[in-house]
Amino acid sequence: MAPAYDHLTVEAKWQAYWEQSGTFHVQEDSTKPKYYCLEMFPYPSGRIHMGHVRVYAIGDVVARYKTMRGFNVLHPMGWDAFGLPAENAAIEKGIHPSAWTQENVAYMKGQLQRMGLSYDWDRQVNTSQPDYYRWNQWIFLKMVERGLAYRKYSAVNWCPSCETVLANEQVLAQEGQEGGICWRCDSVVIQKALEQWFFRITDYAQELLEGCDQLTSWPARVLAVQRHWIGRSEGVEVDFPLTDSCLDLHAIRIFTTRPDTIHGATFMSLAPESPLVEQLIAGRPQAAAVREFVARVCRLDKATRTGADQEKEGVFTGAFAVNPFTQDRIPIWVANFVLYEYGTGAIMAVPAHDQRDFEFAKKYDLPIRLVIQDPEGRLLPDALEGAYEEQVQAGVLVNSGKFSGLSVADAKSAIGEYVETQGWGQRTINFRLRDWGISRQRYWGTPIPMLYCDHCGIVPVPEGDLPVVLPDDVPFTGKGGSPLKESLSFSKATCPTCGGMARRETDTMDTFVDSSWYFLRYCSPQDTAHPVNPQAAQHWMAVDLYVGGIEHAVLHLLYARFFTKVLRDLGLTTADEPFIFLLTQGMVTKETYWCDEHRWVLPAETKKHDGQRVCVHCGKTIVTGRTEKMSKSKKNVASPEDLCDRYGADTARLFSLFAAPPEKDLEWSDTGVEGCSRFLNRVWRLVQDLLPVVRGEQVSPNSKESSLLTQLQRATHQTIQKVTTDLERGGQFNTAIAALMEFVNELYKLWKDHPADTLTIFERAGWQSAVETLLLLLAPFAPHVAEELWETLGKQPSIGQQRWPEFDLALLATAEWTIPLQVNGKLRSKILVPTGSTKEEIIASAQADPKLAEWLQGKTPHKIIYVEQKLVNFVC
RNA sequence: GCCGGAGUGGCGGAACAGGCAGACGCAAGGGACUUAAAAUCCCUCGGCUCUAACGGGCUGUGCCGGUUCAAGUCCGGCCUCCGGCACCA
Repeated sequence: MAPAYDHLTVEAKWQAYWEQSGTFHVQEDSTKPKYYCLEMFPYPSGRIHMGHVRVYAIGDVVARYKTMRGFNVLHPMGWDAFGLPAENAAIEKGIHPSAWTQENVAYMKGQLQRMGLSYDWDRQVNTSQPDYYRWNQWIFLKMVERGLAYRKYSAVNWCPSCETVLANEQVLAQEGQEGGICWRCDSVVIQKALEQWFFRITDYAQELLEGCDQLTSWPARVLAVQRHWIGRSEGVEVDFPLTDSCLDLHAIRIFTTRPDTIHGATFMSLAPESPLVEQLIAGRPQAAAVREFVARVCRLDKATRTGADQEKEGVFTGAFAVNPFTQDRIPIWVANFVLYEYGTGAIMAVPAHDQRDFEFAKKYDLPIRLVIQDPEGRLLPDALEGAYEEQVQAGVLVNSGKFSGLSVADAKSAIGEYVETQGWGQRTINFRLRDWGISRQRYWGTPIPMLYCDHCGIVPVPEGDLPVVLPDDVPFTGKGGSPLKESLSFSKATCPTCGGMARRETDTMDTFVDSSWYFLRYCSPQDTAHPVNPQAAQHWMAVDLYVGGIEHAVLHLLYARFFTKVLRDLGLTTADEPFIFLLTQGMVTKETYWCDEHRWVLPAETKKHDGQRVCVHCGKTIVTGRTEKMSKSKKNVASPEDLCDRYGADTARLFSLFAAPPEKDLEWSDTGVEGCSRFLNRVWRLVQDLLPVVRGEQVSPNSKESSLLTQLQRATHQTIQKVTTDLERGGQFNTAIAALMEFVNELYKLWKDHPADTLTIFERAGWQSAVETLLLLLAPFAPHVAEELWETLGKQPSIGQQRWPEFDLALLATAEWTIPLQVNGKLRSKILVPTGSTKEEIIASAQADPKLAEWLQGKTPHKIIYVEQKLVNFVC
């Protein structure tokens, strides 16, 4: 009696085997082509969820497949271990963030091992360990040396009660009030200028933008978002002289992408934050009103402040400038929609050709001057209902002095050039991309390795003193402020330059820094001289496949690109781009159950009543059918652990790959999981049942059915072809698995139609090859079952070390071709012709087909379309 | 508003590069085995329609039009849904 499939025993057995044999341990092997397969490392939040199962299953299939294809595969895993939840746990439960994190890492590592993932755990990195974050500090110092890290004042959302900086997401909107409140304490959030550390990512803006063109294997939408985020604009900076100088200020410089409209500039607007405002209004009667306005606008949190639905508002400064092109005296305003950080923080306002300026001009009754006329000349300056800005391609300049009559495109370059020759300014390029502020007033992050000395100013920690280690004597009160400030042992230091007293920087780095280069660390995780060993990077970089969530489309993926270029310029890697193929997988969703009384409920809290699903608590009708991202609050989570207990990791992996293509959302279905479990059981039984035949124990007498062998071979090689091309084509795992299912169905059919005792020895060779091939093809998807059955066949482990089967085109050929016959493009009949029939033979057989003849009765085809081996179409 | 993406059975989804629409799986229905259940195996399964039956016919991939011998696929114009960005001068 063949043993039943017991997933718990089988999976434990092979996981232990892989670990003991070091199956997934990898070293640089220059005799093979390399393949670097990477999935985004997790934050150790406590336990893994279905989203993790899905990403890691995808990566694991590819890593195992590439190994079987003979590649030297790097497939590492680690922990993005710094971050706020650890600190919150410390505040709420009194556990030290380090202990909390380590516990989670240990637990989650066990969970990942239960998934049977082929990681080289010897390369594990943990960003919260000094041997990792010291390199964050090292890179930071190098960036300081190169001017890529610097300190500046910047406006932040600040909660005065918690004494902390808040991210935009932590500022909550409040009914009936402008501005937001703190998510934790409900205090009104204010804007505060803080001195913080920045990375000069803008130095790489152009290269990051151009690099997008090289990333041909990234999803279009990720590239679109990145390009937009970088946001390159070509334009002109122009000085508008003041009519009377204010203090040392003689002119205001603006940036515009529409120099062609400059004759239509009838006023100017400054950003409220601009220091020029104070210079302009000093001593003027308008000063008080302007200051009041500026204060009101600057109080708003960032999100409200820059929201597009914010009404346009402003105030007149009392000062005037001169439009250098028209010599008109134009008023200078302060406007809430002008951004201080973009361009020069000042704009020329052209109400006729910019919708924002138009609304502003209407509201404050400022002049509107038409300088672009549409091709038909229909625009009347006094009757404009909105700015004429859309049809820039076709417009022609009017009221623009010697530039009148030019097209918009010609005027742009002519006026830009004129500005330069007159010395009024120059053509320039602006990016939306801002420098990356990395200071965080947190404990659980990388300490910024800088010192403040009363004598010497800002002094870097000498490289030899790294790492600057996080101290343990820090109280977690949740009161706010930077926790490191409370540690005396930490903040007191000696100045390396003068030997005097110095104060340590108590801010830590944004955790995005940690994840910006971890993929390089995996190349040489033990290296003690550099963040990454250049030879190791030379061997492994770039990452061939990177799998992760679309939510990282900008920040992480842009920062990682930036860091790769910085580390390249430091001579540590030669890679320009970190990730060649990017696969962004969709969310895992599940159906929800909503009761108006009890909100989200579990399926078990509902019952069927008169054909309606109702709540067991209150009897109200349950709203079903809505699928949402799995979350505890919506009570629609499925637990990977339960799944491994009930069905096994192989089934969990298989379902998460089969139910949807990787980039789409995956709707979890318990019955769908059962379907995958059934499939693995079918494979199990098939191998067990065929075992005597495959081993040759059961010798059957003489059957001449050699067509059976052909059939088996064809099915086998078709499946190899399908699975291989699906995997090569960027991971169509769902259809690859479907092909395996079809293959198993086919094998069962052949098996039932041809019971064992009729098989010849010759045919057995076919069965053996078919069964072995099935297991080899299944191995990347369901590795435990594949290993076990491979052993059952009497083979040596590990199946993952075997060569991937090759398909033979000759064996794919069928004895006959089925040729569909069409009349006027409609399918009317099908004929069977011998393989290799010529066009003439096929058409002749077609014309002999009685069904076709009926359709052609009384008609003479005036054209016969023949598509080789595909179809024949008779056109009448 | 701008930028992406998607609309195919009851459902998740197939269809390489214009060539047999609906692979594979789920659900549903019917049957076999069984004392029974589970498990397993077999059959049916887009809609309308003709036939006693075998087997046919028409129609069908969001909508309208076009190209083509042939369109889920290509082109033009819409509609709907989802996601992202959102005053960047």
